[in-house]
Amino acid sequence: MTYTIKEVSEKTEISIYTLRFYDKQGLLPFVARNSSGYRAFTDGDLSLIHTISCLKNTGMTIKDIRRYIDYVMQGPATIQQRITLLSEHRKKVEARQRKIAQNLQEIDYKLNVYQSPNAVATVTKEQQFVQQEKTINQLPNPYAKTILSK
Amino acid sequence: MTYTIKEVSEKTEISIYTLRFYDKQGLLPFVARNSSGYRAFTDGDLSLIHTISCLKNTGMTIKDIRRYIDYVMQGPATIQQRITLLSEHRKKVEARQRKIAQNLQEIDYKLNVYQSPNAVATVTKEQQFVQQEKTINQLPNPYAKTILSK
DNA sequence: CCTTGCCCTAGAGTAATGTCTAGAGTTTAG
DNA sequence: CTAAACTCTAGACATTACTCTAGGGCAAGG
Repeated sequence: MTYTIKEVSEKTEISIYTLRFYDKQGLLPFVARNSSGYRAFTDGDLSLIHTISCLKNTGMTIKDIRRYIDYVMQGPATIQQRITLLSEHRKKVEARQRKIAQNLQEIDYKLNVYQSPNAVATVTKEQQFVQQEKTINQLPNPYAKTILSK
Repeated sequence: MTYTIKEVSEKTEISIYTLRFYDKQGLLPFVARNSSGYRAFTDGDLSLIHTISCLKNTGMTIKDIRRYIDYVMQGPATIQQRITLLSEHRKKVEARQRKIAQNLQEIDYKLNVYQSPNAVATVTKEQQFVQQEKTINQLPNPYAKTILSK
């Protein structure tokens, strides 16, 4: 039993356009064609496309995904290269996850300020500090535009 | 005391090109100019650019960052809008983080297979399954290319 | 003064990742 | 048998986010 591109698109939530684009980019060399030249996806193909999705979702570039797929197509001899590629990717993803978590904490800090009962006072004070800083350096007040436009 | 664009670029690790690009995109309306038309960055500006970095690093689009900055420029009246914008962004980032963590687990699963002592056997078996599947459906064997090219 | 190294803008160019269109062939339900 | 719904390719177009170039002005040291 095989699947059409439409069925695969629905199963994987990858658009038909994107599937064809991936094929053009060499990400789907394992997908066979039937006698009419239509792509005939097997379950094994779906499994590989799932792996491609994982790599894509974790931010791997198409170029690197293609490298991985190339290794897969070359069989067991390339297991070591696959390990290297995936471990390095893993490291990068973890580093990025950590950085995002840090940045999220800073956003949370902002949110706390905004949600505190004296948010208006805090924000007003910050704005005054900025205005003062600009004045000291003989620079125009950036908030002036808003004030003038009233 | 103010900073030149070069100094800000070094402090923030954002390229001069990008800083000017951000300014063009309306992300830096608060940065003043000196008498020669040069940007003069203050400490308050750096703080806002840091916030912009946090939003950018967590994947917010320039368009949405501009919305946030616009709110900031409008003063305390927009605190509620800022809360809404940041909370929604927060939710999206957390969802994305979770998805990435899941995908990373699947990559880890792959890595475990590759790193196990019988990796070659597992991979070979997988490959045979795919070949079988293709044969059953009267489709060409995708691995054939590699074999033939030897 | 003059050279070197900054700064500026406008706008062109690039890279990655899709997304869509045109034109043509295939399959399927009535 | 025909219309509707699907498939294909090639290639144009879109989007996001930079990145760079050209052409010119300003500033600081010798």
